Amino acid sequence: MSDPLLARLDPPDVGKDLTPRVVDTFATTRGPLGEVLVARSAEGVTYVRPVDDDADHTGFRAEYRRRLGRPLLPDDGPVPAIDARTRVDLRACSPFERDVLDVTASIPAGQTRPYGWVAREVGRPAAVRAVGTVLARNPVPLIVPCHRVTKADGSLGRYMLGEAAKARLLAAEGADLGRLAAFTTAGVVLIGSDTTGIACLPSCHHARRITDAHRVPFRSAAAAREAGYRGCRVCRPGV
DNA sequence: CAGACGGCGTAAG
DNA sequence: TCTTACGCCGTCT
Repeated sequence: MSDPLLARLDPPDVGKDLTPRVVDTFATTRGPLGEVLVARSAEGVTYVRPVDDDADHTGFRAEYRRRLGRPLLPDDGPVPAIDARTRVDLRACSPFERDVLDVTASIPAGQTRPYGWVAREVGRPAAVRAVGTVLARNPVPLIVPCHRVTKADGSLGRYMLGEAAKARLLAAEGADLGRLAAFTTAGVVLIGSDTTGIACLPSCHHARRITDAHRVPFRSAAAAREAGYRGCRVCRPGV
């Protein structure tokens, strides 16, 4: 009985609620920005989108079928909460897409990282634009926090639900958008501490602890490097 | 299979 | 400083 398919189809509580094990199902629930449609397989949440106007959600289901290749049935059962702990099922994604989503999921709440940072973290430093493409199609927004990925200059950049939504989500997580915007305006991309010789991304937990007297702004990773700084091991700014 | 298409980055003007 | 042009690269058609 080691066959994984049989194992999935023959759990101890067969008969109670078989449907979700055989087909993917969806329901509506409340997310941080309002009502969302949440689809899931037996493995986890597969797809999240804001509710559409259509009562049957035919558009959502058609899109699901096109992208996931499986039909989707309504389910009134309990819906998993939409947060960072929600188990997701990304089997429909390519390895590159999974890597991008995994790295994105590692960005702490209230912090931001550039698209280029994600590209570097997945080992494809030149695939910056492809990272954007992946995140634009993120199957599980709000769970995998693609709203925490910004442009290299710290400006928010685009978001599948609109840039305003991106700002709202970040603000709700405690990001100091005014502070980040000030750095962007000043062309500051990295913050160093002249006591440690370490440079951080502006939203890094450690960058926030540098006192005014010791804060050294940098306009590029190269500038920080030339000044003899090394990159923070936590936010890995690529210095 | 070739070509188009992007939630980007950055040099150049 | 602010635009614009162009390179980059994984997907989709």
